[in-house]
Amino acid sequence: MAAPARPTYAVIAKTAGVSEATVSRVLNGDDSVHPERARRVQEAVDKLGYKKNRVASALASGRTGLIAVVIDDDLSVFADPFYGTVTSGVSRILMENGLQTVLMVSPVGSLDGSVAHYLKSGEVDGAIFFALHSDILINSLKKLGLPLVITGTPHSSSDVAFVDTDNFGGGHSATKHLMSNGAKKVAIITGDIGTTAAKQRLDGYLQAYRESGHVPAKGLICEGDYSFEAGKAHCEKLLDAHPDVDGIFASNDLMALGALTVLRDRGIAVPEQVRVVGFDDSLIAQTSAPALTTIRQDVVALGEAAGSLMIAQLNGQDWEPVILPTELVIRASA
Amino acid sequence: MAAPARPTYAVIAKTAGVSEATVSRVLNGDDSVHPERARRVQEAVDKLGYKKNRVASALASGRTGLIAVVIDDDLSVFADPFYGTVTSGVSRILMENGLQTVLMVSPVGSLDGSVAHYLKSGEVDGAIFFALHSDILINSLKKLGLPLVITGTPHSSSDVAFVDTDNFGGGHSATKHLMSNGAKKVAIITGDIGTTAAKQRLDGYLQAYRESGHVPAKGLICEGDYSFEAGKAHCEKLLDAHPDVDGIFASNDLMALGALTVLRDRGIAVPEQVRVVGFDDSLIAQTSAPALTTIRQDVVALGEAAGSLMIAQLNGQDWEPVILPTELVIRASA
DNA sequence: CTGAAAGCGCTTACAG
DNA sequence: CTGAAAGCGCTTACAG
Repeated sequence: MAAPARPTYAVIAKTAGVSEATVSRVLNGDDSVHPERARRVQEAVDKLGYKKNRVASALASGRTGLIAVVIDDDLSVFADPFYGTVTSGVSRILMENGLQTVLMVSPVGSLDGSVAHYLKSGEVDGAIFFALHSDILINSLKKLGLPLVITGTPHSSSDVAFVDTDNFGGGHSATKHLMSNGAKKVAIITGDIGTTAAKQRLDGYLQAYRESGHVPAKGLICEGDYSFEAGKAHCEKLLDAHPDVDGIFASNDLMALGALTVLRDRGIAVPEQVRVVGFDDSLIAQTSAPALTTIRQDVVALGEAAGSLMIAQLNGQDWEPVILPTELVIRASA
Repeated sequence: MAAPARPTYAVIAKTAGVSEATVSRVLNGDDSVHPERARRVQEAVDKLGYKKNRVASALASGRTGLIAVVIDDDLSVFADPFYGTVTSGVSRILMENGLQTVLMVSPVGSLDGSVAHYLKSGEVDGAIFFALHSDILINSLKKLGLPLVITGTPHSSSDVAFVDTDNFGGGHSATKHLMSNGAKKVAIITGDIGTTAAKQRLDGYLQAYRESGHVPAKGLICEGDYSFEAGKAHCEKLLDAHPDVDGIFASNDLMALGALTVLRDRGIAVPEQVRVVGFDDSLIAQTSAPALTTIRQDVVALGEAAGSLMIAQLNGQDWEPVILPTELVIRASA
């Protein structure tokens, strides 16, 4: 309905004076075609403004040109700009490679939910996962040979392609920064400890402590869940139980903001009395008062890396997991 | 490569003892098929776990089952969770209707950019636009008969389907709230005035002034651009030029936060001396100090409405533009 | 209400 | 290096 009659192979073949098979070869980069004939085909393509019909191509070749981006959660995840940003990075790389991004936001749940069925039914050439809560679907898809990329470190140690931020390094440098600025008693408010990222940030914190020759006092490790409320609640508890806390590493900016709110309410000076470091370098890190010292992760780059890993797999190239570095961004809070 | 051999019409037809045409009819809801035979087909489908091959279906029918979500901007827009949230609303509705969402994030620019070509080449059944900077592409696609939905009010008054928040009403109630709480001198920091939303919010502000029997003093209307920095800069200027300002309506929460930052730095009490209202009810409205009174817009519902308008058009049903109500959310700042 | 048949626009062994 | 031909799995007039 939409398009005015588009040219087909038949037309290109006729105007170039070759067979449709030859047109197909030229358009798919088969270099066995004689250069002169290839040139003629290319001319016809340019002249007629030909664009290949993806659907027909997909049916004949068995490749759909579609890559699913699966966010294993519900709509609410988009309250965090993280996912949208990663997705746009993925999308850009895929588009540059002639692939389309199909977005699916839905708890993946079991092995036979609708998303699982969809992915197994051959309607996409590959799938990129965010916020994956479990590896069972992954393992099942892996067996089918579907190219996969996970954003974040997988739970189990299968040989699935993944991209992640250096959470350990980030946690380490956040904690070290607090200590080297004089903080003696540094607490951590972790993210959802069911996620590998939260665990790795915690490990970085522990490593920094180890290097300092000290051990975090009991109660300095608070299990949060990445929410603003958790940041507030744990900061309250922390101040009650350990009035001499002088450093807080929150595993994301939102929880750091929660902590800042409590500190301000109690009239505790930041950074003079308590230093605070967040993680993400999201918008709120720049707009909070005081502005938040934080660990920047390059979210767009994360998406692009995921896209590139997918392309590599589709092309049968070798690939390795990608771990992106973090950067300490020093502002006013520590 | 991915899927193990899936059943086709041929298999369903054989096990049901009917022709492939009949299978097709049943699966496409053509109710001219005899109930008994339809039942047999359905049984075969269930038993074999048949799922229609979308690609083959698309090639034969000319309908791709794909809807483009086009965000006329670059990746940076995802710093604002607005787009991700709208997109997920759209995606959910489309998926419920057996359609897939193809995400394209790219400045649309001219009539023959790559996005324009893509949309014109019949690879999608429809397109939903966000953050559209101009209507020229729209008009050109409209002529091709491609079903379109715009999120936001179109610039020109073509008969394109659109969904939008009641920006006028929101601006009106924000301003009225400030006034009814005693503010006499209410300023507005507008959004990017090139967008229809910013203009409408301003109109609401002006209307509230009109109803109060007063006129906003010169300089109370500040042209911002939705950024944190604009909020800060305009608040500074405002306080310098009009020390007696006692109300500020910022056209989004981010600018309101900028204003709050300046007010705090100057030791001006909010809401005692200056009342502040934002727009969006985004995360930062809840986490700012003081918490921000703001105009909530239902972003997920906006996306769902856009999806529904698309479905209506594809089904040849009548549709009307959708304007979603806003809600005043009263917190501490006003 | 139903089926045989042509067709959607590509891709890909196969034979040369 | 190249073309004729079969085929991908559906849909849809058409004739009955």
